[in-house]
Amino acid sequence: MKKLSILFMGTPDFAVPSLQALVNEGHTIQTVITQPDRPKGRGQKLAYSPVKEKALELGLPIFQPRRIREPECVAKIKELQPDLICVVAFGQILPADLLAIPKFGCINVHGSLLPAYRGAAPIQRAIMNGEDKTGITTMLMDEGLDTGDMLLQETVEITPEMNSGELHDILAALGARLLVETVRLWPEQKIQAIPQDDELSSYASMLQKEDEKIDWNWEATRIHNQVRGLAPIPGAYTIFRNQKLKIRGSRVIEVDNRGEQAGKVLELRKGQGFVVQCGQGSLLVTEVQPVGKKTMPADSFINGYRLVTGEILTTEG
RNA sequence: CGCGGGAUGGAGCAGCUGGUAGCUCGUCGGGCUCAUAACCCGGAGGUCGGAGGUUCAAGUCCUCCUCCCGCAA
Repeated sequence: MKKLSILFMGTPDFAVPSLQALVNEGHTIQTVITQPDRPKGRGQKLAYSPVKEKALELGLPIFQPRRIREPECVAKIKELQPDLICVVAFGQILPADLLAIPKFGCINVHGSLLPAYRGAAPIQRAIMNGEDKTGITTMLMDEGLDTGDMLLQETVEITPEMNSGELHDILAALGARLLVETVRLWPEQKIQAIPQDDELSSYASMLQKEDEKIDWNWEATRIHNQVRGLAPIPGAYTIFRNQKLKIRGSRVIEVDNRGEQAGKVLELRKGQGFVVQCGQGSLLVTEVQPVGKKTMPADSFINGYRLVTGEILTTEG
């Protein structure tokens, strides 16, 4: 098999398995490009991206341009003369003249079954929308946002209780595998690039703060999908005693609902959690996190906070 | 030095103006019961994050440190 000289671009955890896989495959990663170190978290400490951490571990050259689209950046990359550029969740738009540099193009790994869920948050959006499957698509990048011709695609089942964290890890691993396969087959012209049907496309917009608010007037399943779609981070929240309470785990359950007010705590279930009335159906909350506290089983929350039947969870404080 | 909350028996919480620690759950033993995650009785389990200070006396006041978490980025 031909070993290629590859430029890798990526930033978050999702991209790490792909980088590792390419290295394992014996390819030469001439440079890893990742987002600049940024002040992060409490105390504003400067943090490396997960991809940078991995690159350091692997002893690979690192390049962290502030803006990849600047001419000098593009020029620098051109000098490297990569055969191929692999992009996995890099976080910056690549300009056309950069896309044109490598002879085998720029291959991108995307966490959805394109043309569905193009965009920033395909994993979370798929779960939040209650999809029962999603997948990985590798594609040839063009100037649009996840609009390039598709190379390989593989489907993954989303089980009813799976959350975004779990799905993320599954897709990151699958993405790595599919990327390696794509990198092996594409340069030998063994893959037929398929254009996306824009008619069938959808967009997975970036998560907003608004997406994290639970509206108990929704039906139970929708709330459950929201909870697991946002778990473990950033988490969906409700307002309890005028404070944010993140709901980190839930289950839809069957309960006689006598048309109680949405958001009302209907029942405490020892060892399991508490049941909340939704617009339709009810939700068993199994794991929560009060402000300033660690995530805890709902049972512990009930004990410590003296939660009683009849208390109301709201959308606004 | 971005803002703020917190560190108390295995878990989650109380403990106001200082005088040797309490609640719910769990756990162990016993009882009731056809039975039970239900109920009753009893027990074990805490150097109150660490260091120093004030005081006759500190979980409870002062100083410093470590760690955890939410927000904002």
